Amino acid sequence: MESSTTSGGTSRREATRQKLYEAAVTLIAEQGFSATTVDEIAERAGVAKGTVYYNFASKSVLFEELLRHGVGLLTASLREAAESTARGGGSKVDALDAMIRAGLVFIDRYPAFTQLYVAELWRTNRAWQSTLMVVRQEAVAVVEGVLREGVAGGEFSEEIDVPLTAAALVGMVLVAALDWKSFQPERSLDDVHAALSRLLQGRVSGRR
Amino acid sequence: MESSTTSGGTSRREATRQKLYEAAVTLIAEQGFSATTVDEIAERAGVAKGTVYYNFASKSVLFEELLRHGVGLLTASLREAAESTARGGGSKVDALDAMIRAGLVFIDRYPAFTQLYVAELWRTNRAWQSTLMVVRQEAVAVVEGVLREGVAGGEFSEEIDVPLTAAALVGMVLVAALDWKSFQPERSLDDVHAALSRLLQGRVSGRR
DNA sequence: CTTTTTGAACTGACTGGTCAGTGCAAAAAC
DNA sequence: GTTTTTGCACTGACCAGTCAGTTCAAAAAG
Repeated sequence: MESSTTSGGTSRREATRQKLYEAAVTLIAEQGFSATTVDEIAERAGVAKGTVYYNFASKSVLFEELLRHGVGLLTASLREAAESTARGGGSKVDALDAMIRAGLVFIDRYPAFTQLYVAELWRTNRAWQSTLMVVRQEAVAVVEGVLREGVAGGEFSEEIDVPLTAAALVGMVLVAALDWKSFQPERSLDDVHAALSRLLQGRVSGRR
Repeated sequence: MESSTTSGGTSRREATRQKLYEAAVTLIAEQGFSATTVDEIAERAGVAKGTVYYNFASKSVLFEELLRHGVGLLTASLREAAESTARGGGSKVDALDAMIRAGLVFIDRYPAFTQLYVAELWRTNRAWQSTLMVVRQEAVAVVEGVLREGVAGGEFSEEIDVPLTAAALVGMVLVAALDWKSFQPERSLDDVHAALSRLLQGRVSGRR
């Protein structure tokens, strides 16, 4: 009998892994990797501890695969946003704006993953450091790409520092969104998006 | 023997506490709170384990006081930056710019503390949650204050969302600076500051 | 004499990881 | 069509190691 569950995951095994991801992501976001026990993850996922080790080689491996899984979703979403404005013949600012929205949508849907990711990104000497770097670069590269195209097309100043500006834009969205979810969760996404758009387009200090 | 070190600390006890702060901040930044052992902290600080517990009630308390200590330095620095431009009769954009620089200087000097702070800020259900919130608000309030004054004085649009814009600005500096220290540490502070200034003043998408 | 530090031994709770065994649905055998 | 076998997915008690925190006598510092 084929399990009639939702997303792509077919086998029973895949469903279990998904449950483990979901359990792990919230617990680790709240408490951090080291403070989260495998027993907790298993309990929250509703499986036995042995099942965790049947599906993942170790606690670290579970975490690494979770990172890959999550950032994969984000990267795909950013690319989609950038491309859809390109198809419509929009400017690069429009593309950036669409990516800001995509970032907000992602954080809105997966706040725990975002928390966890930010908390680990700048650590050093950790086992999954290289994984983290790879996935980070995949995501930031999308933003950098749009900036470079904008410079090439004359839309952006040639003086801008592409990697640094990309990092700053990502940071702007990241921190604003985390603050939104943490401290003003009642606000709408459109609202937050509008505020960030304004900042992006320099309409903060501009008079009219 | 009086240690001829820098900051205010007078008594012998204070010097020991300072050593413990310094040891703890780097270790926790690298590994996280839970993964860092008290034995490690004592060893790195060059004191006996008993000394840690003579000076701090617990590992958590040591960490909380470390947080207060660190953010206190940052807040003072931000306030100083904002006030010094105000004395010179500068605009509010100048004040923001000076605060961006102050933030960069702080992160340049205490990168480990910044890492650790970011890693903990959006967590939930942790013992030091309230401490974290208090010190966060102290720092962000300085930025918000400048934005409000700018709106009141007609320099900034009345449409801006003060808390959210403040968070976004902080995020911009934070992430750009952490990326700088992590991935391009050879760049100069002035360089990074210039790139962020440009972004702040909307001279990215602006043609000229 | 008082304050602070030392250092090593100890405890008790907790944790990552293991492994022999269970359940069960589909395939194979008859 | 009934019985037997297979092997994947899962279970949960168990183990060996780790760590925060305690204790305390004695030494160093002032």
